[in-house]
Amino acid sequence: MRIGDLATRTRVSVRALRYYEEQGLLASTRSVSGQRLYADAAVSRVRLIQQLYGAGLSSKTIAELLPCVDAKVSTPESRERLAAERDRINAQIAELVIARDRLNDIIEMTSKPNPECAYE
Amino acid sequence: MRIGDLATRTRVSVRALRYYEEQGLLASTRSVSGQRLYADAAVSRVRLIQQLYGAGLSSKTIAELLPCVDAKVSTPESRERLAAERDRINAQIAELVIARDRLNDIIEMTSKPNPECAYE
DNA sequence: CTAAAACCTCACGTTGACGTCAGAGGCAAG
DNA sequence: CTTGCCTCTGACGTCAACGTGAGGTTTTAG
Repeated sequence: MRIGDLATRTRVSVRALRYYEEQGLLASTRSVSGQRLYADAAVSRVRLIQQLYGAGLSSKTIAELLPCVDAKVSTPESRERLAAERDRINAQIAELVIARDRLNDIIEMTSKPNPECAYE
Repeated sequence: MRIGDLATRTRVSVRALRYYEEQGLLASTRSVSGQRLYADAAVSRVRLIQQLYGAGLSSKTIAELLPCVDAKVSTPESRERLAAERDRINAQIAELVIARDRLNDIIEMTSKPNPECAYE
């Protein structure tokens, strides 16, 4: 599969895919003429990358993490790293829940008639 | 209270506080010599701003939202805006939960001995 | 065979929330 | 009164994950 196909199938831009390769997140073989070629597994790889980006991990962190996924092995350091990221995500979830509730409070507060202004 | 005090009490940098003012999120009165002066209420205001930033809202969005909080009134448009942000946050939470679980899977997968390598 | 579409490698542009530095004035302590 | 910290207004720097355009090659459809 060529880069355009992978882009279509993952809904990720061609530029982003090249960027992932540049960051060492996504490997490709090359055709004789130098065009990138991908195996089917690249699709799920890209999805994983996107998920991790979505969770706030940086390219550098993902680059450290992916070899563990591939080898299905983690060193004590990488395990610690992974756990730290998980904790960070948990903290971020908690923060988002608070913000959401806060936002809901604001919605309710500004939607309902103000008792101070009630004429009865 | 002067800007340094507010910075200390909120753990937000002086630069950030000036930035908030520039974005129309945080008002201040000025001393004769032009120094910014804040009321105690500024502390919780800054906390709210931080929470909303943390939830992924932009300066522009927060600037639209804060007047509603202050006036305790929302227009249909702003209510829609608020609800949209809340939904976005909910979606983001869901995404984070998935990523966290994925990360946990990876941790487990790479931590436990690989059955394929088991010698018994 | 040819034109369009897809691909390649640079390499500069974008965006948001600040960081940082320069140069100048302001304020409580000794 | 001066030393030293605080504050002021510009205004340029930063960082990450791409977007975008130039200029050139390759593949594909007709």
